[in-house]
Amino acid sequence: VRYDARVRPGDVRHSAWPLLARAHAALVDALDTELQSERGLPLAWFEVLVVLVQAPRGRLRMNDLGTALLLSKSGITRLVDRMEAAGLVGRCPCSTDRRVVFAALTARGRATYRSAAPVAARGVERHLVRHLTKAEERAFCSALAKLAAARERPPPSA
Amino acid sequence: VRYDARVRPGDVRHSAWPLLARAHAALVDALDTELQSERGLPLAWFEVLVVLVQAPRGRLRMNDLGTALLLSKSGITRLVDRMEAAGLVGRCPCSTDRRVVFAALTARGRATYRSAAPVAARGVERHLVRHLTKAEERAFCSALAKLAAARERPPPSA
DNA sequence: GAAGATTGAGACATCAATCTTA
DNA sequence: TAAGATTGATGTCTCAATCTTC
Repeated sequence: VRYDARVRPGDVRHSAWPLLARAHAALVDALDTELQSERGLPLAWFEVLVVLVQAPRGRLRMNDLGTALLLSKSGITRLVDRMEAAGLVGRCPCSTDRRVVFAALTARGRATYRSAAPVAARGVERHLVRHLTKAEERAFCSALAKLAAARERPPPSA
Repeated sequence: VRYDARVRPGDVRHSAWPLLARAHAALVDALDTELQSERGLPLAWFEVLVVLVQAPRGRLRMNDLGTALLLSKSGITRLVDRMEAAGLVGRCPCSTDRRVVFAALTARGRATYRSAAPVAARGVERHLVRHLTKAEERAFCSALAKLAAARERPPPSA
């Protein structure tokens, strides 16, 4: 992802894609390393905690959790398996639809979130926000939002 | 990676990180899907071809190739294994340092690159460039470059 | 039949250890 | 001893198939 040297003479535009890949990798690497070393928490686990903390009763259907985290159904099943084994989340049946399983924060999960959140916030500040001016940040977020939204297509009438 | 609802009342800044994650995922997904379906080529393979095409004699040391692609040593070994089995690259010994192995483009690798490059360029245009104005694009690339560079450790003059 | 969740099999990445050469 | 590359063991993701419930 480093063919940013010269894609073609006079084609500066397409350097955006390799840059995006490198910037993303740099952020993931930095955040995961800091969360792991300071709290023993993988970034993926932290992201689950963040989503659940913000959900209505600290719980979410497996399916919705997977969607929020950009994971497949089996992917979220296994991630919750591991976090359940670690005592950070639990599984609860749904009273109105017995096909549904909720992933729910445990007390320990909440405590872990509170402990890790400042580390993550500091990392975002250090490795992302700090490098941009206010104006850059606005433009940056605006551009990212467009790209992220572009893929959220109306699924073909399904 | 979707805790962009509200990280905290009055903290809009940190929405940049989840947006970056989603935008990156959207791009990777779109490019990989198009390259796979139209050329039967995984995005990771295409990236190897891009790097090699731009390298001096169409070849690069395994180590440098891995660095360019943000892969570990074992990661690049195995990726080249698969591409070698598919006939897209070959391995050549280095005449001056017998520890070194070069990964080199084959004729078929070059042909595959020429066939896939327009598909990739079109994808970048469609899924990235098209969504941004010139001004946005400049700001976007400038911001990304700063973030990507921030993690680039001082390469020990090697 | 379709939706939600899980399971089994396979693909691909990493770490640590190993082998060869400098 | 260190550098370059590979191998073995292991972890996590995906797809396809399955089970249960709507």
